Amino acid sequence: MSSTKQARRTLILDAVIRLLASRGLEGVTHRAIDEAAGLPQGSSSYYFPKKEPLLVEASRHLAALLEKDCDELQVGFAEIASRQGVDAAVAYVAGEVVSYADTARDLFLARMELTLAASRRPELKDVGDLLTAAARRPIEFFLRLISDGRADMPIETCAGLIDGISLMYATGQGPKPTTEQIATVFRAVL
Amino acid sequence: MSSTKQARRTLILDAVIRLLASRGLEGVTHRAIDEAAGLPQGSSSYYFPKKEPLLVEASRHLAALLEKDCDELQVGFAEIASRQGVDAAVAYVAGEVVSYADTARDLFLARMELTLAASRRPELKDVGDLLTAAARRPIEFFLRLISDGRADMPIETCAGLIDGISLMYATGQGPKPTTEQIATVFRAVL
DNA sequence: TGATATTCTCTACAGTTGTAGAGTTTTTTG
DNA sequence: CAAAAAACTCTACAACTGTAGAGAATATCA
Repeated sequence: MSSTKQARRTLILDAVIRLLASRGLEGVTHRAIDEAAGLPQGSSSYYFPKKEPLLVEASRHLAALLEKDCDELQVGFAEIASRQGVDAAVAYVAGEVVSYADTARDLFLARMELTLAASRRPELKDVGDLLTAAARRPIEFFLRLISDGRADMPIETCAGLIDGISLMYATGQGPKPTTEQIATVFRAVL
Repeated sequence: MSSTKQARRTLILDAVIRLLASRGLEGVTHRAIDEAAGLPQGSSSYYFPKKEPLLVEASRHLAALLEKDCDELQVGFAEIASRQGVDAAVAYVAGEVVSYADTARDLFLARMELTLAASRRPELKDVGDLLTAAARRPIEFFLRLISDGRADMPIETCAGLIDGISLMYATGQGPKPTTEQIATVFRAVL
């Protein structure tokens, strides 16, 4: 596949994610995608003729973006740890994890939309699992940092907590999550 | 308004909630509602000619159902408290709150759909707030029970935790919430 | 370069949607 | 019981959807 072709596919999948966040699943139409991506009408229909595979690819793309952010988080941790010490680095990770629904609002809301859609459509089940796994990675990383090698980390509880307060914040139904808020809970469950 | 008219409106709004849970916002169409409600084609169009007011009314109806369940929860608490003591009654409330996404799956998922929709559509903002308030009532009640009159209850944290793990469970992305799981966190934040 | 293959854009179409209102049935009223 | 009103059901229609494929533009290659 040529690089320009790949670039256009990425433009389209990015547009799908923006649309999922701004207009929900019902706002994701081929014509809306073309407009949001700044491409001629028919482009998204050409690259993704059927809608279901388009949503599958968009989910994979979103999962890859989440994984990438997690990789960068871990690199950032290593850099800060070497320069300012482990405590500062742990605080950095905590801050990033807690504010992710803010700094990556579209990715977070698109994941919520796709997770809900995946629970209804069997053909999206697999990519739904993929999204959850990708979203839990940074939380698992953070838990590993502060758990001193414990094996029974309550990842479900911590991930649920962060998803829940993030969702309420992202939908305007709750205050911005803080590290202090999370720290209490994380310390308690470890 | 006659009682049969009110009964049909309720049939329709109940059908909307079921459709929101089973097919999402995009699955809520006038024709689908008529079928789900077991009414002749055109019924939902007659009672709710425009879709936006229909969603507003469905949100109000859902909020009322949540409030009703909360009332019953409080009645149940009082009954158990008088018969088996306060500890048993508190345990009962904890169990009900934690398993609500299971026992009232449709109500929970419909609220998630509507909360997401409300964050995108200004005309749904108010009913979105209404839904959040109704959903938080039982949690606030439970917190009051176990907080010994403290004023600074972390309702946001606890509500976020329950919404988050409930959402992951309801979408098949996490295990069933347990009272033990929640108890640790609640004790910690109080 | 000229021909051929590829890549893309545009148009068309059947199905579905929200919505309006015509037509029918039921209820109320005199 | 007849007539008027109300309640309801059905049909129609413009707008929008997913999708297919015709047509144009671009790239590849002899």
